[in-house]
Amino acid sequence: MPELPEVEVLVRHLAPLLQGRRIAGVVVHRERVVRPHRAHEVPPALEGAVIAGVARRAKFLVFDLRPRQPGLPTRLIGHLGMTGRMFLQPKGREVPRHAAVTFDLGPDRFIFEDTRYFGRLTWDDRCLARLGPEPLGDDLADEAFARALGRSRAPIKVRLLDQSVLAGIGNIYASEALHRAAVSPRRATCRISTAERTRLLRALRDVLEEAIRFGSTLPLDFAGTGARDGLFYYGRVGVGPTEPMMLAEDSTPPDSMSGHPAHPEVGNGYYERLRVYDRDGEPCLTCSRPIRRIIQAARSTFFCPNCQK
DNA sequence: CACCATGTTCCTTG
DNA sequence: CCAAGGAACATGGT
Repeated sequence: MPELPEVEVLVRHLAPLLQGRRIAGVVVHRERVVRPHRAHEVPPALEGAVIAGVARRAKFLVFDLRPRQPGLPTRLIGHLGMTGRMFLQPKGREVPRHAAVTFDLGPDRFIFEDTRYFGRLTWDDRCLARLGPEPLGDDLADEAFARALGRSRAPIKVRLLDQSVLAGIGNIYASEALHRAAVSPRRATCRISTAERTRLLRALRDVLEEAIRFGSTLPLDFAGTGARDGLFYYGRVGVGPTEPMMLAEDSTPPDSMSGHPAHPEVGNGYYERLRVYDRDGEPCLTCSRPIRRIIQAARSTFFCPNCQK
C-alpha cells in the first residue's frame, strides 16, 4: 500500500491504537524483512519496550520506543515495500500466511504482513539519512524544490522517484502530478522552466494532500480481509465489484456484496481520482485524447502526450 | 504460458 | 561523473 499518502493514513490510524502499548513478545517469521539484523537479535532488542508514538518520514513508519533498558533501540523503522500491511488482530486468530513479523501486545497482536517480503522492519536508521525533503513540509519552498531537482538531465518522472531528491513520491503520484502540472514525464529535469517547476510543486502537494484527505475519510481495509480489486488504491475503488472496508482493530469482515455497485455514476466519487495512472488507451479527462503508457527506468509511466509537453 | 504489479538496491554498460 | 538498462528480491492477479 505504499506511497506517502497511504503511509500517512496508516500512521494516523495506528498511532492511537499503538500508543502506550507494551511489546510483550516478537516473532520474526521472515528474516529477510528485518535485514540487516538477524532474526534472533530482534526479540531481545524489542521485548519489554513501550511504543511511545508512531510517525511518518517519507514512506517509512517510525515507531518511537521506550526500551526496557538503556542501550536498546529507541525507534523502529518500517517500510511496506510493495505489498506490506500493518494491523491489529485479536490474539487467538490465525496469523496470516504472509505475516513477516508479529508483536504480542497482550490482548491483541500487531501484524506486519507482506506477501512479497520487499518490506522492512529495522532499528538501523541509515535509511532515513539518505532521504531528501518532504514534499509536504513547510520547509520545501520553491527554491528548495529547485535545489533538490538540481541540474540533472534525467527525465523528470525518474527524478521524482528518487527518494534522495524528494522523499515519498511513488510511481502512481509521480504520473498524476506531472499530468496536473501539464509537464511531460520525458522532459529533462534541467529543462523545466521556472513556471513549470512552480506548477509541478503545486501539483505534487495537491495530489498528495488530496489523497491523504480522501484516504482519511475512506473506509479502508488495512487488514486486507475484504475482497479487493488488486490495487488497494483509492483511485480505482468503485470500479471493481467491492469496496474496501474500514477495519479498525477487529471489525467484522466485510460482506463482499455490500459494496457499491460497479457503476461509476452510482459510485462513490473515487472513480476519477486517478487521472492517468493505469489508464492506458482511455481518454484523457481534459482533452479526451488517449492516455499513453511508456516505460521509464523499467517502470510504467502514464501520461497524455497532448496535454503534457 | 505470458505479462503485469504501489519499492529499493545493486550491477553493468555506454 | 552521469544516464540508462537490467536484474534481483517473492508472490499473486489477470
